[in-house]
Amino acid sequence: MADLTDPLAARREKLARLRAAGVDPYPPRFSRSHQAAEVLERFAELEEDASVRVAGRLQSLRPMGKTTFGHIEDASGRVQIYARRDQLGEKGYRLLKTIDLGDFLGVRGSVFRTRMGEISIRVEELVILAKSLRPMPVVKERDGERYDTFQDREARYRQRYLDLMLNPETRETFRQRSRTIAALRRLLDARGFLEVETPVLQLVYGGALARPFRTHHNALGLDLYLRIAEELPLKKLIVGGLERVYEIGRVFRNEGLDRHHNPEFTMLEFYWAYADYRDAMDLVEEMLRAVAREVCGGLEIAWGEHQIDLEPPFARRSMMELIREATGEQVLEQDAETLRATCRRLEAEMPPDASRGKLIEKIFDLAVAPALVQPTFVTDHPKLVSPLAKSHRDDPERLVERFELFVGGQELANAFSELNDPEEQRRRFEQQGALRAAGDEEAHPLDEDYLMALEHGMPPAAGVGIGVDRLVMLLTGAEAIRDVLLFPHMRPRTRGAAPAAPTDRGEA
RNA sequence: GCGCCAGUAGCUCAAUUGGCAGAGCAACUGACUCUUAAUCAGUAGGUUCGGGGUUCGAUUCCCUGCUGGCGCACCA
Repeated sequence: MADLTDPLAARREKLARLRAAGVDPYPPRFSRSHQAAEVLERFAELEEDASVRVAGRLQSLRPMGKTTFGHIEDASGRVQIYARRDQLGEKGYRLLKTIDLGDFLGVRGSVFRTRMGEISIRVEELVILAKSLRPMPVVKERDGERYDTFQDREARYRQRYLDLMLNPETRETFRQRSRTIAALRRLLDARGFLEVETPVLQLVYGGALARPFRTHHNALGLDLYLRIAEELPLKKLIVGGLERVYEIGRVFRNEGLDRHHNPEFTMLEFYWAYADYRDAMDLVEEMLRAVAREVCGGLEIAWGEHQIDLEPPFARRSMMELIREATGEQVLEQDAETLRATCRRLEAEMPPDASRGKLIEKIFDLAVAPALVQPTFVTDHPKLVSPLAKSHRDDPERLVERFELFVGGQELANAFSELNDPEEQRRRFEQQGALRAAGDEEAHPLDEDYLMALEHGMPPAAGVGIGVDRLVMLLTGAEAIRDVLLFPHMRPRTRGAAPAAPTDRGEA
């Protein structure tokens, strides 16, 4: 005899009882006439009407002898069910004894309002649609107040399905994420951009300054990299004449993880022939406006204690000017030693091989970026850290035509007038090679295949990359990237030496 | 990778100076035909994260490992 105080054993025993009674605990389908929310919304026309058929997960159960109340929940919401023995019959009512919280049920019955005023379904037929064998955490609710909520962060990330079934705000966050991406796609489509897909597995990675993941192709006996950006293949499409292309895809960077970083994340990149980085700023402003309207219903967004205003136009400030205002330093004129000293003053010890460009970026990150709460385009970066950007029309020796959009102290977008001079591109790659030789593991590798494409001629073009996860964080007020990723990267769970399946509540 | 903090029943959390490991919810049994954190009576449930040490005695003190959270560093 199974120990019935063990919830797992108790549920398996009920499952066996159902099967013994000839009930299929996992029937193939159930046809619904209404969603839960519809029953509530259309109560006036449904009341005491024929029958509605609703299905969902059982979220609460209150048996009271010959009467039982409960709530079933579907994607639209939850509705109360009311079962009576005299209505269901002896046999039908006994089925309730084999039901647990978390089971999927289908009910048929009439809609009415209880004495306490809650719109409910008087159950005339009850069907088990899927027996649940593990107890889910129980969240109770009264007068809108929720008790014993499921808040353990680790469990929420590792078992997102529990988070989704128990926390409505989690469901809302991911709906907002989906709406954000849909809105971006709609806007680009409307502007004549073509959505494309480019390879994730690459022989030479590129398009950003970052360390890659490595993988291996067995049949070809070939080591490959997972892409760190979408950039280079997309620009080959510009060479090919597609003129306006974009990709929303996963990129992979082999770096540490924290509140703002996951090893794989979603990047939107678009490339726009015959436009420059200033045109791109206009379009990015419009994209943020469209997305904020769609997802937040307005252009004012709460961000911690601040209100962020996404009404265009955004501030456009040169990086060097911002650094000068914050530190008094004319960094563009200074040598590496002076820059390193400034870093030290800002409490960052930089590696001895760090280039001037990296040092300037660091100074910016420490002294300027955190204060950029309202949307700000930071423009005109040092050439050394921007190997794919076109030299600046006003200062071609030292600067490039580039912007990064900062909102809430975070970088949301990175863009430039694309470098389309193949000879200069080769020299920039070679310069990166020198940085790499000096120990910079993030320096951009030389890509002959890309250079060949450029030699065929690429029209002037603007290119933009937007960190979709961070955009969603901004729009949803999430403070960690994990809160906007359905399945954030987690260390594997191990028990002792042997790798084990993820632990689950109720596991012996 | 470094620093700080945490890990006790399925869940949320207690446990005095180092002295019998507890409560609520969930589970199980019973009562209850308009309840809603249903209520009432009862039952069961523990490798106190793993390993080692100190001690007559360790949830508690020490060492070590694992996992997580937060911060720093790197990156977007």
